[in-house]
Parts: sequence; C-alpha cells; structure tokens
Amino acid sequence: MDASSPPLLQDQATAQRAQELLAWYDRNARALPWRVPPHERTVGVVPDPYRVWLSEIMLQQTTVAAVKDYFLAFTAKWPKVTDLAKAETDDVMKAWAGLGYYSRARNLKACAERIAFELGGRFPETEEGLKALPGIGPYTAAAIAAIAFDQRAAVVDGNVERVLSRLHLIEEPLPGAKPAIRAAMDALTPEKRPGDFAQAVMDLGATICTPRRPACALCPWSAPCEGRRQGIADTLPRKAAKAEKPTRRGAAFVMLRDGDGALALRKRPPKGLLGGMAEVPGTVWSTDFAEETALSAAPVKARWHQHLGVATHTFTHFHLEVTVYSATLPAGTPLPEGCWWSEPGDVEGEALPTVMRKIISHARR
DNA sequence: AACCCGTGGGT
DNA sequence: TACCCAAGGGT
Repeated sequence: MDASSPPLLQDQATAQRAQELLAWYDRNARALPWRVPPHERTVGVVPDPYRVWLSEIMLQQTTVAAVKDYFLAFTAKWPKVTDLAKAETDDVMKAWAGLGYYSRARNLKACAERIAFELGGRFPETEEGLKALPGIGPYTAAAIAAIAFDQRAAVVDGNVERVLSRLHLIEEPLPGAKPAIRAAMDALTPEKRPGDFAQAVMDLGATICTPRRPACALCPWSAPCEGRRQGIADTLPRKAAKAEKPTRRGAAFVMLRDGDGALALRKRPPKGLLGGMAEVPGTVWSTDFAEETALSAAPVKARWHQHLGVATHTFTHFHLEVTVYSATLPAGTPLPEGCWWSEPGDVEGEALPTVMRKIISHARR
C-alpha cells in the first residue's frame, strides 16, 4: 500500500476517530525539545528537519528521558546538519557515548555528510528519499516525512503497534502482525496534520495506552477500543517468546600511569559490538572464558592486582562478567600498539561506553 | 528472516 | 532480583 495516496478506506467513522485523537493531542501533547507544539504549528511554525531527524535517530529504541540531554548537547554543539557533517567522527562518538547502539552515531555522521556534501544541505522530503540514507529505515523515514514535511505517511513504531493492536484486537503475535498494524495505521492517518497524528498515537502509547496497566478511563479511543471491550487490552500486543541470555566472561586490564594516574585506552574495531568506541584493553568475552589463564593475556608485564568480584553489565543478547585487573606502570613505559594515555581530566570525555566506565570504576575497589 | 546491536528506568 | 520495555536499522 502506498502511503502517499489517500487511503480508500478513510470513511467517515475512521476520519472522525483520527480527529478525536488530534483533539486530544491538542490538549495533551508532551512538550519536548525537538517538537513544535500543535498550537504553534497551526500558526505556521514548521519544525527544523535537522532537529526532527536527529531526535528520531536518538529515539530509536531509546527513552525520551535518556535522549533529552543528548539532544540538547548535540544541537548546542552542532546547530545545523552542515556543522555535524564537518565534525570529527571521534567527537561525535564521544558525544554519543552512553546512549547505546553506537552504529547509530556512525550512520548519523555518514548521513549528515551525504546531506551536507551531496544533497546541498537539504533533507529529502519523501519517505523513499529519506529511507535511502544511512540509519534511516521505514519508521524513521515515515516519521520525518510526516513531522517535518507534512507528508501523509504511516508511521509505525512500538507505540503504534501497541495502540492499534489493542484498538483493533489484533491477536496475532509480533512480528507477524506487522502488516495488519501497518495497514491499520495507513487507513487511520489523515491527509491533514499527518505528523501531529503520528505523534499523537505515540504520545497516547507513552502516557495512556502503556504496556502495563493502561489508563483506559482517560483514553480518547476508549469507546471504539476492541481490546478494552474484551478486557484483554493489557495483554496486547502478543509477542513471540525470546531466547534467554547467556553469560559471557572475560578480563580487563586497567593500566594507570605512575605520577599522574593517566589511564591507558584503545579503540575497538569499527563494526560490531561497541564498534568504534574506546575501551580498556582486555580479553575477548566468551561463554567459556578460563579465569586461570586470564593474566597470560595481559597487554604488558606488570604487577597486576586482581580486584574483588566482577564488573557486570547486560547487553541486548548476553550478560557480561568481567574480572578486573589493574597495575601502575612507571612513566615512560611503552604502551602496546594502538593504545594511548588518557589523563584524569580527559577520561570522562572519552568515547567510553557504559560498560567500560563500570570496569574503570570497578578498578577503584 | 533471524540475529545482532546498549542502556537506564519501571515493576 | 529478574525481566520488560523504549520514537528500530543493518545485515
């Protein structure tokens, strides 16, 4: 189905349903740093596509609360897409550190360069054009097209899946239910204010139609909601059971320079887990890590001290336990290839993912 | 198509 | 505590 053409099934009841949600949104829209509030949009204020794009990338699988400060920091540092395009990749990775899913940061930089240097500094205004850019998939392309360019696009994220699976009592588990949900959103999305409509469904999902204990009494779609009528709204959408997470183990070697306490770091390979981020040198993380032989993997000969316990972290698909060793090296000790010294005041600003900050912190115990 | 890819907050 | 989940994309 082509979202750019009007839906054949936008009958009167469907149109009214959309208008009821927009009216709710006019009164209840969340105020967010990247958003133009509905009352300003009606006066002709249009959101900056750069800010819409940046926020949408940051919000991929990431909560509003976590994104806010990063968004403000990025837009203060790089006010326009051309600023971001001209930035050093390392600086972008440092600014992204802690937000997770680091391929987003690399794609963000690549996308900014494409727009600044190949597209004359302008974002494509269609879903198709947007989706051709790195880091922009079906959801993000639709969201930018609708929010920044008033294109009628079916924006489907996790909120939309939850709200519409309840509204229409779609009981097929995800991801199988995606086509039906997408069709439902397409049928519901109005010609006018498609961006506000998308954000309205998302706000509804975030504040009323929540995963657990939805506040159906406050919902503007309470009356037509089939899931509520059947009393099973809070069980939808159904999802396939997920595999359990194995535990991987490894060791990390915290090298401190005698005198100033500088910390030795190195850069991870550009792709894969924590790609392109800084790390404390260590072993690979595996399910059959041999604790006894860990020290033989130390990057330099030194008096290694093993810290009690382990640093733990949980990734998307595995748990991690890291045995932490530390040593103080005499100033002038040559570092292994690829390592650098990060001085105490600089460590916080390095492109260190959260797991590495935990490991460094553990070395103080 | 199924798997890989982070993190923090809520329950 | 352990699990769920969040404005998903790439391969």
